[in-house]
Amino acid sequence: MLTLPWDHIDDSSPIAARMAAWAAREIIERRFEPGTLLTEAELAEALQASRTPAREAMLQLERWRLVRLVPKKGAIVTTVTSAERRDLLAVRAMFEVDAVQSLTTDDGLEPVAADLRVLLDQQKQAVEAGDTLGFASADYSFHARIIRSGGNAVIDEMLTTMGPRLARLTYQVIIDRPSSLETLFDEHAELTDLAERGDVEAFGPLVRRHIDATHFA
Amino acid sequence: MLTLPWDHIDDSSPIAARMAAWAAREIIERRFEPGTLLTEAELAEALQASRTPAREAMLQLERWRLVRLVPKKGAIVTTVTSAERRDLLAVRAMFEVDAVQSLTTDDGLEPVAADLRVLLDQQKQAVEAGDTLGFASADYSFHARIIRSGGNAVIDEMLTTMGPRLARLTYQVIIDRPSSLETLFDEHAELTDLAERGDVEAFGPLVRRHIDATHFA
DNA sequence: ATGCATCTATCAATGCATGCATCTGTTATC
DNA sequence: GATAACAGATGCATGCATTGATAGATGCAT
Repeated sequence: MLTLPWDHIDDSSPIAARMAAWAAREIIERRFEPGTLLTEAELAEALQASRTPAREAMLQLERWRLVRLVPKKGAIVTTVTSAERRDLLAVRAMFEVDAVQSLTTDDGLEPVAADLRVLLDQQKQAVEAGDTLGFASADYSFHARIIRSGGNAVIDEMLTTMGPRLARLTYQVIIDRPSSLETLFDEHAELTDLAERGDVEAFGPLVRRHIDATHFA
Repeated sequence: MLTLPWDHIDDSSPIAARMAAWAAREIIERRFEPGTLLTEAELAEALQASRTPAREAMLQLERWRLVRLVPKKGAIVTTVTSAERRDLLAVRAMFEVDAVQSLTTDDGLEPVAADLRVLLDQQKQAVEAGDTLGFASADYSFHARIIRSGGNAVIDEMLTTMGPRLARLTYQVIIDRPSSLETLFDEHAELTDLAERGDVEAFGPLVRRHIDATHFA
């Protein structure tokens, strides 16, 4: 369903991938605060491994823009700036609008709508369980499902690398302003309804309104 | 000017970065053919270094989608499929159109036009010198300059990681059908003229026509 | 004697080399 | 045709070299 990169990682995965996944979650859930200097050695020790896979994990984290790699110094946990938030969401919106527009009458929104409904339910459950990261993850999958319907593999790839940043952003929005959770959920429901009705025209405007309403209120 | 990733790499750069740059050019200029199994050991030997930085370079190459990393097996040089070509160019067009549209009357196209003129001259020189990779590189910078004018940092990042793939695509188009070089150049000139006249409206359609004309003729 | 700039020694972190374990595909053997 | 040994590749651990930052010492001017 196009989930976050670490959703496929388990105990049998290469240690480097596990390290990246672990560190990513630590950063998103703010156990590593922005500005912190993260070293290969501590990452290695945290998962009882050596520096070699830790270094590989660092490269992943930089690719996800969760850290900034400073040569010969270390990895500094990045900050989610307002500019990044704006640019990131603008790209997501662009992808979504493009995907929906490319959905001509021949395929339609029906199969998408079904998946959105499932993901909407996941969001509901995450909210009830108080699982903020779970919600952020489902939120990502929700938007990713829309974008994926466009059938552009390159966009899929780019979205995947944007995934952790988007999840972090959503997580932060919820932590900073818990009331936005309701708005977020309601608008997702509205988008799902729209998809079920197959109203392609109204999708673009609603997507943009959704972003304005929830992230720049 | 937003060049290809390896244009900043020199002899003082980390060996891992030099390896990635070297291998990328080898692949683009088809000295490593698609389907070839590329091993860490040969990459290391080629630049007289060890496997550790070679492994790091492999991760870069995979990020650029020049190779596909198969766990416990090796790196296989990818093929530029027609689907990839379509998707890649669709994304580039989307970015370009978005950038030009976000250019409201307040800033305008003038500063962009000046840079485009310079890059157009670079392309001309590359053609005369018979430097195909040089042309592909200038072609990338040309389109990148348009996209960069949109001022979206996330798009810039994504474009940068797309850079090597785009360069490879352009290189291949020229090798396969040298006549397209003229068309490519002419259309770039037309785009530059348009930018100098500040005609934002006509940009979108021309960008799309440019792609159709040169890449799907 | 004190304040300040500079220089140096030290340390922590990366960058890289090397060696071993493990896994996968292949070939030889029955 | 199944199976077992083998070879070649990655995955990871470990050790050394190199570099950038910092704290302390040193010298000079005030």
